Amino acid sequence: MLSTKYDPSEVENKWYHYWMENGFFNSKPDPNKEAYTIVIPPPNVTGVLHMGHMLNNTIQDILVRRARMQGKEACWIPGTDHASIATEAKVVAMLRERGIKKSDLTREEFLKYAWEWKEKYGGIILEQLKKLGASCDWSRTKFTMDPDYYEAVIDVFIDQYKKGNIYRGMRMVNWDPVGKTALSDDEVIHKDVQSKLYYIKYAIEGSDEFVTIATVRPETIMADAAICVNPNDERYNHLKGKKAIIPLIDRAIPIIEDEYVTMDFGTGCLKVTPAHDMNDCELGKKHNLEIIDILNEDGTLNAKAKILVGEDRFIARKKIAKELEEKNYLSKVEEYKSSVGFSERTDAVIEPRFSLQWFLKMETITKPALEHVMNDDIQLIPAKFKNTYNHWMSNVRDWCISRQLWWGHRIPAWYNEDGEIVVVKTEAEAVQMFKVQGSRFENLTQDSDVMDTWFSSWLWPIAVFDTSVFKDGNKGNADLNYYYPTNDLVTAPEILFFWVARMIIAGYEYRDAKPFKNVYLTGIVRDKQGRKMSKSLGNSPDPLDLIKSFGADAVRTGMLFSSPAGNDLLYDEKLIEQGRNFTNKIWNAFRLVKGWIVEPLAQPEENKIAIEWFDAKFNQSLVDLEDYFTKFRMSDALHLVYKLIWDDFCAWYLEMIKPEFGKPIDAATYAKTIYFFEDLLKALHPFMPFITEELWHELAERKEKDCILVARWPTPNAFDASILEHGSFAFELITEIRNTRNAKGLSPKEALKLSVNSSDPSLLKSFGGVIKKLSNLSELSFQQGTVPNATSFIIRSTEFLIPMEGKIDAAKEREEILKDLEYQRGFMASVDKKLSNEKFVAGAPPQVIEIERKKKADAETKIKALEESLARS
RNA sequence: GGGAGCUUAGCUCAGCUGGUUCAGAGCAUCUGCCUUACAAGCAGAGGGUCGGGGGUUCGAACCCCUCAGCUCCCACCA
Repeated sequence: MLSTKYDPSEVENKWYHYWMENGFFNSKPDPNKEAYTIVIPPPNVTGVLHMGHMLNNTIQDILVRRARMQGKEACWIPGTDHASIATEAKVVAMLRERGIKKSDLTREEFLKYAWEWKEKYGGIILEQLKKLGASCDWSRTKFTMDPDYYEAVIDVFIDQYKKGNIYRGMRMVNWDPVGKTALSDDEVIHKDVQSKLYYIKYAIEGSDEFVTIATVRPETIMADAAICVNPNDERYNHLKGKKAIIPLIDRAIPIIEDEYVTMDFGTGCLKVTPAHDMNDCELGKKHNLEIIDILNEDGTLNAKAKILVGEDRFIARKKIAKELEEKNYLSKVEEYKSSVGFSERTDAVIEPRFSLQWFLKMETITKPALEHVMNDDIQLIPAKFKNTYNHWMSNVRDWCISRQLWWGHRIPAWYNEDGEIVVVKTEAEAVQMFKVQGSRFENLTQDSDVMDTWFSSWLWPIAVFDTSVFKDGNKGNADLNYYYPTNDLVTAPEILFFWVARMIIAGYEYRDAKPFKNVYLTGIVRDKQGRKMSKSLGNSPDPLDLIKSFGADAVRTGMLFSSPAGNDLLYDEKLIEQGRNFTNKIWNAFRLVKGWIVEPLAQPEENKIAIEWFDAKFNQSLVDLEDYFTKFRMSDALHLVYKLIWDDFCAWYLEMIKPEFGKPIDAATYAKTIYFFEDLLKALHPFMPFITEELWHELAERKEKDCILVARWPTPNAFDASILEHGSFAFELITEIRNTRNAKGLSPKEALKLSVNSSDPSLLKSFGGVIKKLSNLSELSFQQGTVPNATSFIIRSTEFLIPMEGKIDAAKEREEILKDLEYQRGFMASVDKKLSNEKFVAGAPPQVIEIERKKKADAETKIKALEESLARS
């Protein structure tokens, strides 16, 4: 005896193994089939699965499974990203716990630890994806630091260098004092922070006057190179050309003029600190000011600061403020809200820092990438992201690609003792190059920096297939030519610029073709209160726990019940429960059908009509389903299948054909029902792969390898839409009868008689039997005129009467009729008003007027019927 | 500071080019049912001036203006 509850745990393991053993997920180029390809957004190699991954990968799996069933050569490439800064930070933390400091290790020693860590934890996230049911081609799993991938990244660096797109230079960069590395602009997150604006007095050299500036960073006054005022600011005419003395360290700096200074902000005087502020740096360049860098790479003050050497910048800020106050240099302090940059990875406050870095010129390389998104060669879903993309691509600055880290692709630049540079792959080649140039070639050193993570992952859609294609003249292997461009990319909008845009750039640069056709941007998974899920808040459930208690099918559908593209998803366990309940519903529908005794009986009329109706319903739904899929409306697609199964199949169809307890069902109906069930399972398979596979095998004997995941995707057939119309009329009637029962407190077990106030028995088409069965009628008759002691209702201009024979309160009944009558008369008046409006009749299209006329006619019928029943009550 | 978007039932959201798919879905709520597929269920029901105000139109959730609130992205005003 099968349990009334569906238990996913065994089923899910069983089928995932079966699929794997039979190589169903593996793909190879097949010229007779259309390729359908998705590359996974490679998760951080040390990451663990979170709810965002769940959503994201569920959507990818749905797309891939559907394509596979459509007979396409479906290929979903999995893999992981080395995530240089994030992983390095984790390894450093791990070492610290073991009492090892990174600074005590050589690069080689550190990398050995890092690789050990990667080998140990690097596969976890992929194993977790398997629990979700992800149908990736695991034989193609790729890692951005696989030896061949590593080499590809180096090749690209060298290639871009040769093309003159990569250069090295002293620039202001975003410095992460915790990660001790430069960051790209995109890795900096600006947040509004409540801080203080300090008004500091600088003495004017050779006078007892002072000039007051406002700053949020008093700890940088020791790095000041000038005071700047606006040349148009007459308040400061007397100061122009003079010098000011920096308090506490008594260094004199010039007072310069520049229109950059806003006169009405602060005091109209600006301290210029070229080493520690992006704008000041520009100003410094313009006015040829000295750059005095008073900070160490970890954010502590260095010897050039002269005072508070070794103190952290934020402690120094407080101490200096205090000292300024004590010595009377601080005129006031205001509360001030300012925007502060934070490191995306370490959350440290970013320090603008002047340093030597490698850059990739973005101006020309981004052109095709912008153009092909704007003209929809590549589609962003939802399309609103086009604007954002356009804005970013049109204003992008050169990309700082060097990082002062060890974990990553090391920059292939070699320096000789004279500081000359060559960019080649190996030291041997470097020696050769220097020799050819006639330069010194002894004691070469390699640049110690690695590249930005995104400088490797931007090659992902190409490099997962072919890592040698970045070398000159290589046309690409068979895989690359077959699978590229890939079809859909599913990822979070957060990395639209980090990653998506750059893949597009690389695609045109190295393949002269887009990397994918569609980019589906999922929302962010948040908790019920709308807060982002995070470890520190502890509001993120462990996806594996959810899978364990609800099953992967339930979690997948739960995630998808409410997740429109581009909108955030407010996670609620209720949704997962709903998914679980759905699996249970399907399971019980299966139990019902499975329990039937089948005999070669004559097919009852109501079964015939039920089959005809469901067939039409199913085909109509498939049309809509296709439409949803092409528009990437995944939630809608799921809802449609959900309702098709729950409401149309279970609540209507199965109830229509269900034999009385213990009685057999006719073989023809049974066969057709199994067929419907199979089709429904197919349509559901991409969403719920496991239960559908299980029931596929339970519904019928299957040959070896006859699995639903490779079954033919159902396509809509022609159908007679009129039956749906008749069906919905019948269902409306059934609902109304049940409602009447409910309202009058009659038991469902008590059979009722229904009289249709019409002489036309074809009114209900062939649904008569169905109506009797589903609303428990002992009699269904057609006769014009009244029925004594009956309660009545009107559906689509026809009156239906149920004799009550004293079962109900006549006075109450009368009251209800009066109420209804009043409403109908009001309604009629409003329609009348509309129809007598000449402008409406003249302006509105004929079909709209026709509708209004029909409304009026219906209302008239109803009023008449109501009046009649009032008269006889 | 610039840009994008949102505001529809208690909650989460659908509503494509203004008029029959126009006020919807799911969840929650209420009522009645342990009816031999399923109480993780069945059968019903209630609930919204479509953020406020104004306008265009015969007709507005939808178009325009305006006000308010929220969210996100981008941006170096100390």
